[in-house]
Amino acid sequence: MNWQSIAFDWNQVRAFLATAEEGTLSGAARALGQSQPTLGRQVAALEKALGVVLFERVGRSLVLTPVGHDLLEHVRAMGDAAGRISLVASGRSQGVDGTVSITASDVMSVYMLPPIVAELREVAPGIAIEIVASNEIADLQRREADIAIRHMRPEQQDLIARSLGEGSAHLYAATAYLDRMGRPATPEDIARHIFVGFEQNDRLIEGLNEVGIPLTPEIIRVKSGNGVVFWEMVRQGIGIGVMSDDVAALTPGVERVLPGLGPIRFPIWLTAHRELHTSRRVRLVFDLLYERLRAGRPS
Amino acid sequence: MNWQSIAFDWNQVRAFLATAEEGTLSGAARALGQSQPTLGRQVAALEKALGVVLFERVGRSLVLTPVGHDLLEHVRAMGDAAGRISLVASGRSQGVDGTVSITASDVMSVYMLPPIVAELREVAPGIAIEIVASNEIADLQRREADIAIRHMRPEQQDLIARSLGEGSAHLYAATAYLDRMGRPATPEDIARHIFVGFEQNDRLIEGLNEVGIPLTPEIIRVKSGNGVVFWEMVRQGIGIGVMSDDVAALTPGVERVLPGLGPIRFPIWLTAHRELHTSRRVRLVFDLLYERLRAGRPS
DNA sequence: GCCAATTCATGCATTTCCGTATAGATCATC
DNA sequence: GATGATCTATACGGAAATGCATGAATTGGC
Repeated sequence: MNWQSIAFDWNQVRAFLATAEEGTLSGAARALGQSQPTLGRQVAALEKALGVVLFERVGRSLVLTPVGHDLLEHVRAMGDAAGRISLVASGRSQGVDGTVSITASDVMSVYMLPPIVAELREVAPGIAIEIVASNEIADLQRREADIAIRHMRPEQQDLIARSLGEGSAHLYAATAYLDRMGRPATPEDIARHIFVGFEQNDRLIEGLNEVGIPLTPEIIRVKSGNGVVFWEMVRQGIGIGVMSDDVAALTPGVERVLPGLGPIRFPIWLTAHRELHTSRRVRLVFDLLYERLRAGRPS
Repeated sequence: MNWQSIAFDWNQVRAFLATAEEGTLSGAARALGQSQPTLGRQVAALEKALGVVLFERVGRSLVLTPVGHDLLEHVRAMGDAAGRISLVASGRSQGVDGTVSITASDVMSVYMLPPIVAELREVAPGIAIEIVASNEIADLQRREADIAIRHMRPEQQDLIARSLGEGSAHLYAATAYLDRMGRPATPEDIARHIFVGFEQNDRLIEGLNEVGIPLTPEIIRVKSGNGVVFWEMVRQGIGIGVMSDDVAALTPGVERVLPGLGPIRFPIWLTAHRELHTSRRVRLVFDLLYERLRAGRPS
């Protein structure tokens, strides 16, 4: 290992990373919980230490130089590694052992959570995870779960809620079904198709009406209260159904119906007890869920 | 970006990295050019900040805990990223522009240097590279090249020489040749095979004799002073030849003859002027050559 | 079993770095 | 064009980290 080459101040790299990501020294200072003069000095010192100019001081804001842009890639890698260090250390830290229960819809439990749980198992082997897969909204107050993933903002004031942005859904059907029954070209064509329903998707039907699909609950001939069963019926070509794009993207053999139709948007919220939020164990799971479910989603 | 999670002291991570790699705090201090108490305090502070125990203090040395071992992987990634930052910054730094000439054997110039030169072009676009591919030993004193890759330690005292460890060579032949002529099972079988010679490989013949192959210069019927021509003849099945394992590994269609036979070892040295070693431009190329040619090689 | 060589831990003086306060500069808005 | 908001750069006092010197403990060799 060439120790001489990495003998510069690594904290100055973090200062550069935050400044480049946030756009301003002041913003970086707010993000890192430091002062603006400190960040400015650290970035200047890094420029001096590396012998390159990272930012062009134009007006009141900073613009990355080409060199700064090329360096940013590796600086991000350094920051990512720092994040993993923090994550693994948190998971192995003393006193996090115990059980964390997560409640989510059956669909999300089946299609979205497993890889996150796998990562959690690696990061924090001492934490046991219980998944409560249910479409009933569990009562966090009564400790039916520690963390809930819901599609509405909780009303109770003593719950901590953090928005995961908005999910999007479209109409989907199996390619085999569409090959057989024809692909609807206009919203009106939908009426002569078979719809697979999900018991609690009144709100989704409202959403469909909003985006211009004249759908009534009566048109649904096949339905299930279990979202996985519902989706399996769609996948096997029984009819058209509404599904979140995230899950649909994971399912081969299905395609969008009326792709031009605007998406049905729904909020996603991560919820936990306020007091539990001070538990390092729950905090760790909460933060990881936030990071992984937020990925690639507008916040 | 979750700035809170990377708000710990990154320099303490470097202290941990150096300590884990070097094995002792004192060694890490020597490597980083800091004092042993500083390193000790930084590692202790990192343990406190992350809430994990990294080292078990047993006797006078430190042993990684399981947590420390798992973290080391990500810490290394952070260090690698830091190294790349340093490398790219050095390459783009002011005042490195100019030409650096490297002399090496034709074989090494053709088979080993191109990818390194490609990386150098990316890292330091301002540096022009000249490769002097020759099996004559260039005279660095007379500025025939800035950096030389040689297979012997230079005698002159005013040259900076750095060992790249030992290379290894074996007998190789094209698979097609061996299919046709049969695979020798003992060193004695060699005598009835066709040998392709390299003009300046008297030392290699000595090496072959040392490892038990009764070879005399007379047995060589086909030879060339150009190493690339020599190797191409071997590759096309004309006969058996001696080649460095590094180059042979890059050549499909050739295989080792008498695989059990111990390797022929030869030293590899990187050489530059002492005064040129203070030039940042030459220094950069020298260090990159060292790192890349040393990779996977015993130092 | 003793001695020499290393290694890690601790006190103390000094240097360096950080945060607060403030000035200077720039952009948006009316 | 004036004003307010926001950003960067600089001065200064205080806090924190660093290096040196030293002590305690362990290992290896004779």
